[in-house]
Amino acid sequence: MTTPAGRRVLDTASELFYAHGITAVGVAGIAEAAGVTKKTLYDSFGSKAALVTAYLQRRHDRWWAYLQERLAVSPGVGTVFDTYLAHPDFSTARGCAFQHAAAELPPDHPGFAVIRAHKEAVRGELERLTGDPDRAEYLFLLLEGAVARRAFEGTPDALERAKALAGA
Amino acid sequence: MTTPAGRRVLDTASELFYAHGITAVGVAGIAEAAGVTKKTLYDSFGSKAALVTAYLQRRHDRWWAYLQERLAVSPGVGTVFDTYLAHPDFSTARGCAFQHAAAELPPDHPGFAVIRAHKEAVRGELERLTGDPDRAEYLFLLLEGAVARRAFEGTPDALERAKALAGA
DNA sequence: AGCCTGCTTGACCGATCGGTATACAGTCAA
DNA sequence: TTGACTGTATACCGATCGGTCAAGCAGGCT
Repeated sequence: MTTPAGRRVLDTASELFYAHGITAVGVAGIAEAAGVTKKTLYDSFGSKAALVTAYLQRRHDRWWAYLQERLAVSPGVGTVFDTYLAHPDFSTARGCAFQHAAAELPPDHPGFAVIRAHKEAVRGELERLTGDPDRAEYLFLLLEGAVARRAFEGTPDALERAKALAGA
Repeated sequence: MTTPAGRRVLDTASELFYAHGITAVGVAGIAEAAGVTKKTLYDSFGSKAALVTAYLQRRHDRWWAYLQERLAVSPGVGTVFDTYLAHPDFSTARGCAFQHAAAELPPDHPGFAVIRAHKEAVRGELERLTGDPDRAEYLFLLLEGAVARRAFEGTPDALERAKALAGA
């Protein structure tokens, strides 16, 4: 999975999964777009489910690292909202990859645990930042709502507005 | 589409689409589960995209009618939150069908317009109830967030909490 | 009668699904 | 030099995808 070809597969799969959905994207298409054989894909990941899980896990890891980076510079709830807008590594124009994945994957899919862990991590971070579980819950709902809007709205306005509300 | 067989198709498709996702459910499976031939399905709806659109449209129509019914009895923002919990006609245990559909469908899918219209209708209703666009926006984000949580959480607690927050 | 509609059975289309198999070439370390 | 590792190409597996087609049968309409 750490071989060059494996990395290319994961990069390509990540783009395609996010852009078109997980079920709609086939392994053959991923392999072809990555310039790799299906054999190599299966040597690296073993199954589509494992590839999907790796996609979600890495997406969380990268986003989380970026969040911590930004929080170190300017700690505060607003930074969490901003990070959803500013992540340079991948587009968020279609909304939250984890919300989308939760819509597609059955609850027993190995990737579903990654989704739950990601959301709980974000909520936990808000709790850590505010020191108030109730307020964290409130901010989390606001954040989820704003991110959900991005899925059917073209503009990130909702996130800006949510951030403003979070300040109040 | 108003024939008995057509209705059975739409009923069955609605259950399957909501339970397993749109892309993951095939027309052959729908037809079989409805006790109907693929021919009949295509005579009634013409294409899978049209069937998906009909599914979303009817889901909106029914939910909307139910919401208006309940608002007539007890007008207020809290009723909108409750209606997400109480709709008897279909399960909401997996979260919002429209959020899920938005995750799966390409933006140019005919069903996508139904999604946008539904969400805008809900937001508009909140605006009508509050008479305050900013507060409506805030409540809508809270509602979307709470409903999104249902997709990866087993319990409807988030909706209860969101309703409590909406009162404050 | 005759015809139209609603629905059936069942076969068929090309394409794609996730996944496996065989065979071969290059690179690197022991 | 001999492997093990990483990768290629290609063909294959059974199943399913969305969609179409030919033929036939029931019941209600005029």
